[in-house]
Amino acid sequence: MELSDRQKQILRAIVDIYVSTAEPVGSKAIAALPDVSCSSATIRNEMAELTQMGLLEQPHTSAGRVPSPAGYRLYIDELMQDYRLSLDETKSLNEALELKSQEFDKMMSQVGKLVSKMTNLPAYTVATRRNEAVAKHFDLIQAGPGSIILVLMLSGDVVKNKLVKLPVRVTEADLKLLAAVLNTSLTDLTAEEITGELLDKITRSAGPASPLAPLVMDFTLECLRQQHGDVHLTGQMRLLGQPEYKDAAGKAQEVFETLDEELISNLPAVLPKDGPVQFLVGPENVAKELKDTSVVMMRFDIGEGMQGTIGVVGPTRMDYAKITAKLGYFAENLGRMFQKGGQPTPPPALPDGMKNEE
Amino acid sequence: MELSDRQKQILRAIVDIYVSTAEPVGSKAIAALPDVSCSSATIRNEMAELTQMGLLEQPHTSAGRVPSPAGYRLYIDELMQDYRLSLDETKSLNEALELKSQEFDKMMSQVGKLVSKMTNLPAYTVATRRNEAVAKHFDLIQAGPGSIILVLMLSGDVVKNKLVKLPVRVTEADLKLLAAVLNTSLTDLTAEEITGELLDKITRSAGPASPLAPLVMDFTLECLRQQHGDVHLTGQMRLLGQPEYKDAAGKAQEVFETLDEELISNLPAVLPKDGPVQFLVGPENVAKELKDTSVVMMRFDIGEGMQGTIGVVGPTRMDYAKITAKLGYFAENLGRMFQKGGQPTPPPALPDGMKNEE
DNA sequence: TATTGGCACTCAGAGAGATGGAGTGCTAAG
DNA sequence: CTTAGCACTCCATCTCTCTGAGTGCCAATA
Repeated sequence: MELSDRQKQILRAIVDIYVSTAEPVGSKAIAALPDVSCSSATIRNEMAELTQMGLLEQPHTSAGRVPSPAGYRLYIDELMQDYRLSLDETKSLNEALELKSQEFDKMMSQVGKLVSKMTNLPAYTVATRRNEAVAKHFDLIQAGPGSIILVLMLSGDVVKNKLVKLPVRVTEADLKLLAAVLNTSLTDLTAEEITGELLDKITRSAGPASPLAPLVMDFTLECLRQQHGDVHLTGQMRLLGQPEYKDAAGKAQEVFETLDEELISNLPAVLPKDGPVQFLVGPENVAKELKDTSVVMMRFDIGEGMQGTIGVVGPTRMDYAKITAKLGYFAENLGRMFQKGGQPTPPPALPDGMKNEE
Repeated sequence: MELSDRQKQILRAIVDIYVSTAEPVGSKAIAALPDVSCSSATIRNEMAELTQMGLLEQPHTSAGRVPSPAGYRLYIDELMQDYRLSLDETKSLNEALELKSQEFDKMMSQVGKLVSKMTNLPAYTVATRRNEAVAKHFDLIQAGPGSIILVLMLSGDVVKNKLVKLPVRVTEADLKLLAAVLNTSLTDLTAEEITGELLDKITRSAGPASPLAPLVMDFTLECLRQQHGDVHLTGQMRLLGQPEYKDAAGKAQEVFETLDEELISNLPAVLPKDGPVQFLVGPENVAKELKDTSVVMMRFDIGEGMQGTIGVVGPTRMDYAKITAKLGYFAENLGRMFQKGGQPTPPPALPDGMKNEE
């Protein structure tokens, strides 16, 4: 069953209005729109039909209409008009994008904070591998008597480190030897290619520092097997700003908790399946606690076999168009950002008249 | 003006009851307590007096009494009885304490999550330096053409890393040279001791990789100047479980936001000034939005010139005794945890029959 | 046949009393 | 100094009513 143009127009208008007011939309409000040329009675007829089709809902008999999940879905897939960011908006997005250069993980969490702030909704970020991870470089640093810091660089410019305490004394030279062995025999291997025999071999040739070897390998395997980095969820409290949670702290808490759990335990669900952007509308969500909650997910590029995902979480009644536009802007520019190694666009001033050659 | 023993007993009882019920406490409820041997009328007289002293408050004429901030303060300073953790509680605390070994920062944030979970309240953690920071080790790793990873180890076993992208080509050997120069001339120096001349000297002797030097030094200075690590705040939503926020999402959001801001902008305020534990009761708080919010802060030990702080945030009506007990337990055991380099108490099973020598 | 104005009907939400009960302060007796 | 008794206060809850926004339907219209 196809929708008439007018029905589409009405559905779109209802979503648009409801999204910004959070109040059921009446026929009069639609009729009053400048580009609608029929009377409220006609609208009422059309609305009745749309309701029958399951695209609209009525909170109660004498209330206006509210989009149903199916209505939102149709809106997103077919009716949504590209939201054009205003000059002010791009300006503040640009300002926000001046990430302070930092460690990879911190950048990711900062991106989340940023997105959350700019959309005024909770947001999360995850980094995922696009292909099998391999170790790129090992480093062992003496941190104190019996304590060693292992620095591990993986493909995708991810750096992990771990403090290892050992009751065995090792010298700088021992560590250097072990590091060299690791760097020659353990780099550029995927998790599967790292076998027990290999470990044996390394342990044998590692000299006095060999007790370290199994610890290092364990950690390495653990890191290699991680398909994605931590999920950084921030700005949960912004959900409370939404009218649907005005006086339902209990419900909000439930949503928060489910969100937290879902994000860590059900990671694949928070990654867009296909295409750069994906929408999860209300009941399409995994957990039933999130049935009134929607998620907009967008991919962005981080160099070297890594891929980032930004997600924005909000009530099903959320401004999909605007949020998509903002996320799109982020996605476009974050890639560039990460490529540049997180250096702010205007290079930082250097002390004492040093010049930063470009 | 001194309180009589009975007055102390009454005040203590009121705090204890109010803390667990969140309802104003009436004279009858006190009189009904097993270890109270006078009638409700007597209690009423005493309560009137305590109210006049400013230790109790009355929400309205015909309501029971509620402790005033001053009342809480007195309770905390003099009346609070040590809460003894039950066997069940210590058991679950012990289970929780099995931190997965990880990077320092992640451990800190995990500790926060843990405390938040065990107290069912928002919690934060910060690591602070006890003395001037110095760099301990520099490492430069080629990550790709024109991109280098700088790994910096500071005193206190803190490891920082940064991805640097440079339009200048440098070889492995160049990096090794620069790293060597940095390691000889820049380690064990405090931020003040790193001068412009030193930078000049390093740049001159650094060979082809010298353009990197100012970037490295900038980053180093930045790290050295950080008196404390990031503040990890988690479990904000748990505040919503408290009856005071049952239907006041707006207020909760305000508290959240202020909390967030306060924690990052007003760091000294979140660190205990003296003694291992400190309480910030309601109006003693910095921001007026937090006037109904209290904080319990506790120090704990992390080796090597670093010191951790755990804070628990809750409504002024919170179970100070219980929370102090739990925090105390954490503080005691976390020190041990960190000393051991974050290795779980039962050493992890090693693959292929490898033995972990103790 | 599609659209429109008109009209009766519905129902959530706000406001106004009315009611009950928990708790107080005070007084007078023990 | 303590206690029982009593009048009083005031919040919380409930019910009731009223209002107005919005609908659905019908008959008139183009």
